[in-house]
Amino acid sequence: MATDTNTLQAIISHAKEYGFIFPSSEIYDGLQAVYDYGQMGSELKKNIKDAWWKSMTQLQDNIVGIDAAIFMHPTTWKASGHVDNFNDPMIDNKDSKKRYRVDHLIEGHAEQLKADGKEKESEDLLAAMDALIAKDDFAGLKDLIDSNKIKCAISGTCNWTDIRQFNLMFSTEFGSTASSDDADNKIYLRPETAQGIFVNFLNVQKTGRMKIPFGIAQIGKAFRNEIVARQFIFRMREFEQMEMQFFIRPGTQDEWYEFWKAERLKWHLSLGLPAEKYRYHDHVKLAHYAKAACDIEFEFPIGFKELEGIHSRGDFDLSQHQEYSKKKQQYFDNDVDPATGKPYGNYIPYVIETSIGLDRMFLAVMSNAYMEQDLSTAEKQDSRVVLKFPAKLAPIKMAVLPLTKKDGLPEIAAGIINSCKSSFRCFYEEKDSIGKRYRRMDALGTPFCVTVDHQTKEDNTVTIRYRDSMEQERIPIDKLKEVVLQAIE
RNA sequence: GCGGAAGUAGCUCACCCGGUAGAGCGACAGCUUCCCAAGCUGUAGGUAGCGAGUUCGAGUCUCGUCUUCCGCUCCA
Repeated sequence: MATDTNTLQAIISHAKEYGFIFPSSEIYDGLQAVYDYGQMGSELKKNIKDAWWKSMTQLQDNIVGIDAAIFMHPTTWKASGHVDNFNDPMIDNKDSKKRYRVDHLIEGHAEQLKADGKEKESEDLLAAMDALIAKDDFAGLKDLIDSNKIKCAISGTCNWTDIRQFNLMFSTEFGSTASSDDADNKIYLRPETAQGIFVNFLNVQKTGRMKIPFGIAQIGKAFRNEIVARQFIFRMREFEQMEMQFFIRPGTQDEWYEFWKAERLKWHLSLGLPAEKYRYHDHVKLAHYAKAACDIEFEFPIGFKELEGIHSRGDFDLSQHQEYSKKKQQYFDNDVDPATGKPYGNYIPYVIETSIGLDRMFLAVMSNAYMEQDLSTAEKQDSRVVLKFPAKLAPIKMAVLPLTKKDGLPEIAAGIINSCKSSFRCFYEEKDSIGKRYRRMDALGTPFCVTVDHQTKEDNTVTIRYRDSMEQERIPIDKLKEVVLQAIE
């Protein structure tokens, strides 16, 4: 029996062997926690994206999409809280190997001083710390720790490393010439796509004449330095999010929060993923922007892990942007409030966010689809690896296989492909025995294999073989497109 | 970041006490094949992660370095 870890290992190997996912820059020994999607993976990923986009925009009456730039004005990240909340200086004790956030370490010591009745010293210490943190003076902070003889609670020693900063966000140079002041040119790669939606809230609302409640959806890359970058594409430095911010009237947040919680789970189940692999996980400890938050967790080979988050963000983001930009982020609501008989008037909308990691969704689909099957009979040992993707998501929808590569069979197969390839992705293969070709298609997750044989020449019928059951039936060539299209609808 | 393990062909691995690299699968080109992998022939593919040391000689021993995996730690 394979352990969970082995299963993830098997999926990683399979993903590489069949062109789904390659480690980034592999010929240079790779780049930690960065991966490339290959010829099969990019198709699967695109199909997941399309399914999400369609369900969140086209099938909704009041949600539109945008595609905001990855680069954003630096003040965006001050407003969002990313600059202050996720740039914590850290320090390690060399003896206990324990890592601390510097502010936590000093605050702990200050509390101790206070408990010992040395209130003045405690306050001085905190004031000194705040001043140094504000200046990013790490050497000064280190001196502060040393001069106060702050000890590690575990080792009891003062044997500290230098202070290092944990940078959540990647920064880069903006503009083609160096400035005399580097800070002027520093710009971040967005750590989440949500802010691209918030800063465009009024643009979309006004130009699209959107009425609350309405949503803005976006798919795009985001970048984060991870402290522990492992677990394959579950945690990557460059990743892709599919987010939707739903703008609502204050006071209605609870019902909309529940609505989107339910609605998003429905989407997952509509793709044919099993309900027992899903569960909700409500957050007890909330992030700085959240009023309520839950995760939709999926049972990956590494256990139940966050796949999607539903957050009730209140008016935090728009209020912050209003404050930092000095531009009103308000909506005028003409609807009549039954309680007062007057319009609701001007307000900053509340927001419910749904945010799913595209790469995590990819891994969820992949790990759910991956199966090693034992097909042995009394006479013969046999097995296959099959990816049971929902047909809608499969990279290749239909393979067309001439039983032999002569007698005009390849020509008939080519004709079938030509008539179908504008509707869905087809694949042609004439090499090797038919059984081998079926198994290769199983390994890629192709739901339908069509085989052209000699009978085809007589009556224009082919066999269609179903991936999951491995059963086949004979149908007319001109029914093929319909069968496949129906399955991927 | 710490501890442990491992890096040889696309993949899985072999090479016993150091003597200038091999198998299976896979790939490719043919042959065969009328429906579920492992039939036949042939071909390609490796300066053994990288660097240094010991040695007449290093995939094999030593050190360093990089990468990966496992555990711990950290984490929005």
